[in-house]
Amino acid sequence: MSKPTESELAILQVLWANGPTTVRQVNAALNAASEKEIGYTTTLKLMQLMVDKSLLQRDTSQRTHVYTAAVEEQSTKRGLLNRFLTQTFQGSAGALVLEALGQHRASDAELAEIKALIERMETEEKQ
Amino acid sequence: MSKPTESELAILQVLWANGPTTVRQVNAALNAASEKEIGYTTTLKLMQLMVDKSLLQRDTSQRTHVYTAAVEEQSTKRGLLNRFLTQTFQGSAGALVLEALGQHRASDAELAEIKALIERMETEEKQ
DNA sequence: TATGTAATACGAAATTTTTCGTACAAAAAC
DNA sequence: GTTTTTGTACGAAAAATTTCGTATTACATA
Repeated sequence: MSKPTESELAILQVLWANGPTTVRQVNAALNAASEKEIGYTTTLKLMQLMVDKSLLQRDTSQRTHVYTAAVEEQSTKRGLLNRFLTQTFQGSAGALVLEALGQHRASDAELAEIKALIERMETEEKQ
Repeated sequence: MSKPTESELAILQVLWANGPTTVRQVNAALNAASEKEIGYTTTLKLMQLMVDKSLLQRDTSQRTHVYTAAVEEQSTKRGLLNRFLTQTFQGSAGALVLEALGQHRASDAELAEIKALIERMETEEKQ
């Protein structure tokens, strides 16, 4: 379905994290995150295109429009993950997971959750 | 360092899997994998560009050139994973792993390996 | 040897994505 | 009430990526 580009994803992340907001605020958030200054009208144009693509919705009742993510965070990320998994790890989730955990630290809570998930999967398999 | 594009990655995957080979064979492999026919000269041009970028090396001693991946499989995938992790899961390996395992089945051996890795990490942490 | 086949080189078009300038309108500040 | 600031609209340039057509050369084979 919807596969946002890199810039579009960056905008979605701001909206998912902060809820509905304005172009000005999204632009500020993007510039806070990266060293490369990105112009206001660039962000504006992108967000307008995203409305056309139905990635965002907007409220134009006020002069300053308020934008909202129109795609769900989890399903969008899941879609991107599936694509990445196919392209990069040829669909092998195990390989991806090993690589990710080997490289990056996860919280104790997450590790416990992952272990529980694995144990559940192992149990199911036996049946 | 080197961040291959989507098409470039597809070519690298063929070379990593099959070892050094010709444009003709890479093109055939790409077309075998996807429904969308991709022209021979398209693949040729891409591979020539990849040589310029040092993603590939080639042996031109014969008329039919033989290409080899010039970047290592694991480190390249790791780099792509890091970028993806940052962009999509804001660096949270735990979130990515949970999503990946929740969606996709991994082999018993991989699951065991992952569990072992987690246990090792938990032990280290206690120190 | 002549003719068809298969290979590379490479410019350039096509596509996709990102960026910005300019025009114009509304609101705020002076 | 004028000027400055702040907002949207939108065309179009710029940049990155992908695709292909054509020229040319090497090789095979009839």
